[in-house]
Amino acid sequence: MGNTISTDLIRGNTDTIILNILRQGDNYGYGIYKEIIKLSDNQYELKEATLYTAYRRLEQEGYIISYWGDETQGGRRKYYRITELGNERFEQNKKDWDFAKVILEKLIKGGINNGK
Amino acid sequence: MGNTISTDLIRGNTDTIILNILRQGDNYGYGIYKEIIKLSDNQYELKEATLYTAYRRLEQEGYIISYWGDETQGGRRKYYRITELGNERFEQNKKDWDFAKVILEKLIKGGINNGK
DNA sequence: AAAAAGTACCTTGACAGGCATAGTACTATG
DNA sequence: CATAGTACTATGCCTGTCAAGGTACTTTTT
Repeated sequence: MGNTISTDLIRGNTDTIILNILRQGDNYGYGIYKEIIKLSDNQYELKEATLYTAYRRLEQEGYIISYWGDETQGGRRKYYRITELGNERFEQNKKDWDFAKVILEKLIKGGINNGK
Repeated sequence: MGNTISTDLIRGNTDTIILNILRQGDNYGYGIYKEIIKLSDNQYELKEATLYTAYRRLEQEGYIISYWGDETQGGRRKYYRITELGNERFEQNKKDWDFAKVILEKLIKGGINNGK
């Protein structure tokens, strides 16, 4: 996985990332894991431990619901579906993120001292 | 302070914010605190406890150095100056942030399912 | 003159998210 | 048949942020 992104730069976006993927359709834990790598063009990996923790959190808070798939072969898969509440959460998170970007732009954009 | 930004969305940028302010010139702890509020147009406040922790961390890592001001009146002020290493750190952090933004754009930009 | 608010520094302890590590169980591949 | 991949889960650590609290001085308000 190419560059290293400080995990703290992604922190706070994990839920949003998951919810966004589920907006495209139901998906299962490991599938979401793979999808994140793919969507980032192999440039970023959200660790499995992080994700499974997040799934539990999101379900407890009512943003997603889970159900077991009926695979007749291969490992069993636990699927997740985004709820209406989850959709609202996603929209809000996106707004928060846009707002945070504006603030951060003001705070870390290069000032007068550029070349130095 | 207007909107509430999830602290996790700013997390990881604190050091960069401080370094950026010090690039404009030496400043003291409380002054930096005030400057962040001002630069964000009163929209964001980094808590003092967070900042003082960060100053210590940055100094230990050699990104800033400190010295006491010689105020003849008013409370004593501890000033900070960015080091060469700190300047390099800032540039790198900025690059990391730009990269993270690109990745996040891919991961949370609204997909097909927009209106839904 | 006393009270309140502001400046300026600092410490401690709690919390939460991310992750390293480890483990189970099954399947596909060379 | 061993290795790598799929798929899920649990435990415990680390780190950054912040709430809460404290000290000491100065300025403003009443």
